[in-house]
Amino acid sequence: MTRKTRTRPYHHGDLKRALLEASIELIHEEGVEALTVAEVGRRVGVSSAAPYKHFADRQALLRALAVEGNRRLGEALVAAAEGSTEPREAFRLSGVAYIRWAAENPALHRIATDPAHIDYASAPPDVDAPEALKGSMETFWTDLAELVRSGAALPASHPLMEQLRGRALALGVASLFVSGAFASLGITTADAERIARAVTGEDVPATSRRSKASRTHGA
Amino acid sequence: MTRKTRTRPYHHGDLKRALLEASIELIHEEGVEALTVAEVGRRVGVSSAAPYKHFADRQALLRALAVEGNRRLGEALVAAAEGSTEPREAFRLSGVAYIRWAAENPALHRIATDPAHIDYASAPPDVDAPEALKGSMETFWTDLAELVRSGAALPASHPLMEQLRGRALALGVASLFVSGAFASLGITTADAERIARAVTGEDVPATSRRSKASRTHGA
DNA sequence: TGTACATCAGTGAACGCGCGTTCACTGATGTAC
DNA sequence: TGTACATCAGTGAACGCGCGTTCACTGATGTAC
Repeated sequence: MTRKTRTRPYHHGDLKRALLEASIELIHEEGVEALTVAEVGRRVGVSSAAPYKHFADRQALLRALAVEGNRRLGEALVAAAEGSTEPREAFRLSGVAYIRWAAENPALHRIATDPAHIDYASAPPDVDAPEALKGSMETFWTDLAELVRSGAALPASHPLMEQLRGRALALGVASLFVSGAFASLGITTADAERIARAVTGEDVPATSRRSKASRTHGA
Repeated sequence: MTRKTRTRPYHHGDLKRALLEASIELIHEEGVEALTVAEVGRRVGVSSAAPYKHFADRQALLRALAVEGNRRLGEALVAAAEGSTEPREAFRLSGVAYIRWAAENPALHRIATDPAHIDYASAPPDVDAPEALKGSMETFWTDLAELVRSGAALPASHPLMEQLRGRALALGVASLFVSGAFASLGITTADAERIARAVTGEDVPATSRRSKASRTHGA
């Protein structure tokens, strides 16, 4: 056993990346509250002071997580929206993807959508939106804010209201997964896809394999 | 200045209630994270150990807050639903009320809807629902969970899906207020009513008094 | 009506804990010559 | 190709802090007789 090769090298190589990934794992396993600088260091096998060489303070780490989370979420939305060239359907598909992504990454979703870490008014994350999602999509939040603050009439069918409806619907269902409300009812991440499709207006067929799943969580 | 009458009496009278109310004020002003047993005691003018005479531990205080929050929220929903005898409209009105209540009580909403403190599968808070809200309303969450877990088909028009849509929509819009996303865009609690009405399908007229509000927050 | 006493709601001092953060340091790396 | 040195990414010990919680206590209240 040559010691030299077994021992961790003094320099990590890409500690910053490793810290981010360990943070994501950590919050995924134990929730956002469990995210402490010390614990993240521990997980990577580094001293509790080491992270400060890459992040000014705890807040900076959270900000970096928010950016990373938004990047990943953005990618998922764009990938889903590419499933259709018809704008409305592309929008719906991205809504389904939003719900699924949030259900699968509840803790990261929480950080990524917390305005304490990210600025809703600024430009969206740096991912290339497909044609079907272009347009008002990118300035949606600021356009909406302007409309609302202007005091103008808000027709129920106003394009911005339609879009807000779609986004709020996805956010609402996503929140039920993220908060753990669905989990406490025995509804799991595996159900996210079906619920998302049905709630966005698709008729979802019965599950193929005989589902005794209803048994596992009481009547 | 008679000392006796000026000094706070040794016994508080209704410290439990006072602690709950101070807690609600505290989270309203400084957020859920600021809720510490010591600070609540401080606000009421009592030692930091006193609260433990009424709540076994911090968690018990949070649970009591969740119960109180749900009671208040339930009352608001019921009161709003009484605005119509037509079930769909009553449901819509309660959605508007939900959004407004959440916008006005963001911190309490957060605690009240956190399944760490409250059980979604159990009966809803103890408020008398008006006729228009009776029926599946009360068993909605468990009915929905059963349907989803059964693996049965989920038609987009299934009554439980329709209702989930409505609830998720309200929750989504509420979340935008609660999280501070709207606030960071300059959309305030005062706008909650209009947004809620428009998003639930009502055509909202322009604000009567000339709104220079759009000026206060940039272009 | 008066007194003894059990009960209970508060006090205030103290504790252990884990956190975020700082600090002087040291090992490793890369670059100038 | 070899050496001196600046730079930087880590270490590990230490700190101050505020928290949740416990404890022995004491002041006030209500009740039995």
